[in-house]
Amino acid sequence: MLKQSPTNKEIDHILKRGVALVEKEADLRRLLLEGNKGEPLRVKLGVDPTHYDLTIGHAVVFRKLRQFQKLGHKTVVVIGDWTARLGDPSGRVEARKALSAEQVAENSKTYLDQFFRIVDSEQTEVHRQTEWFDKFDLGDAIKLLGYKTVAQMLERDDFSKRYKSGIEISLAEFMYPLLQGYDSVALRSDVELGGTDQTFNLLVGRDLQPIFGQASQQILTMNLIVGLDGEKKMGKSLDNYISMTAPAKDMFGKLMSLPDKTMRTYFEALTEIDEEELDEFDRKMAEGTLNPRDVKLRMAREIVTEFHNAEAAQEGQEAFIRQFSERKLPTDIPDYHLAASQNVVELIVSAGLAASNNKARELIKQGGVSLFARGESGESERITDPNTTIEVIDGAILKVGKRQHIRIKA
RNA sequence: GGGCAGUUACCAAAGUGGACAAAUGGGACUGACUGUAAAUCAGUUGCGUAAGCUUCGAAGGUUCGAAUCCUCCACUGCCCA
Repeated sequence: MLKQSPTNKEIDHILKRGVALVEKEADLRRLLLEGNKGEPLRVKLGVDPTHYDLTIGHAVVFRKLRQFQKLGHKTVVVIGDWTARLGDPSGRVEARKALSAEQVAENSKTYLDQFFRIVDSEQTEVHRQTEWFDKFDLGDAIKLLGYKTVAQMLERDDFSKRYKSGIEISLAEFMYPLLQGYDSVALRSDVELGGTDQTFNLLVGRDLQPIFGQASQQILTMNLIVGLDGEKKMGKSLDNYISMTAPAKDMFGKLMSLPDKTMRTYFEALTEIDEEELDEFDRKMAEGTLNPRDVKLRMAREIVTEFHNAEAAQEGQEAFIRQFSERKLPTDIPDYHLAASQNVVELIVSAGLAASNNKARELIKQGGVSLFARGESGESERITDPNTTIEVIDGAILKVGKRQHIRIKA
């Protein structure tokens, strides 16, 4: 049900918060006020069925969809089961294998399970590209290609970069934006969301719709959050991500390890804290009356609350302070059953704390391994000799590196 | 279709017959410092306790000896048509 007359504040929130670009803001503002002839807007999101472990970066866009839903608009999800076959547009060399229908079904399910943690499934339609593209023939495909020129395709940032630096671009990849654009036609999309990396693809949808007699969709792109390195886009391939389903404690720790400069974007993308308050944080940090650490603790708490709940966030914070501020042992050390006394190096490797004997020895040499013979209450002893034998002492804790621990069990 | 260039460790990139498990930079890891960080400093980064073993796109070959030379194959880029 379309919400009657949303406030300017609500609309601004949708149009501004965490947003990189709105194509034709005035038009979108009008749509948000009036709907599409009084009907809820169809807000589209394309989904790639090859991912299953979603990151909190994906959630940035999901949260924006949720904001639309709160005004009564409809979410329209397209599972990209056709484009997934075309090869990765992010610059990987290998073309992807076609996924079987079963794989698509399975991947989509795990995707949607995570998606619906944030987005309301009641207000969501789910479609697959194969619904319309299975009916496509060569003529349709070529016709689609005819709507764009090579020069236009090369406007896309990653294409032009790759072209200039001599990295291959498969022709099939040119289909990608076109198919994705055609999805908007097939779904009669009013608005499409995506990350800034999707800008070009979303614009293609905008261009195609009038050709098929539809009004152009509005597009809204979100600032993507950077990954744990603080520089690059969060993503699985860079291994700098926080999983949406990460345990609260883990999520908290990772959030705290983010560089200070990323805080504002994270606040804007993943929390509902007012801009005014965020401005005040910035001001006070600049004048030195507020410790950035405390702001980051707040940030981590807010975000963990979004994905879990306030209680889990609080526990995450306590565990974090305990382990890293106070440098005490963590509370949830996994048990490791030790049948007989064993050499440290072997123990470290068989417990999976190092990849090889060499690596384990290296850690020992570097002073990264200590033993708490009496558990957390006792003193720790740094192990410096790789020939040390670890006795079976029930409850003893072995610390390997900064954050790996095992508790020895008889 | 023709010509030229290239393929080296997680990534980038040197190496062009022996001193190469392979320079350098990034990343990662460990320690110190710290706010949890950033910055900085020190160290490590194929496997093996070691002797040694397996690596430089693939396979063969030349050589006492090959990342380096030859043959062939695969892949990529550029130029010409």
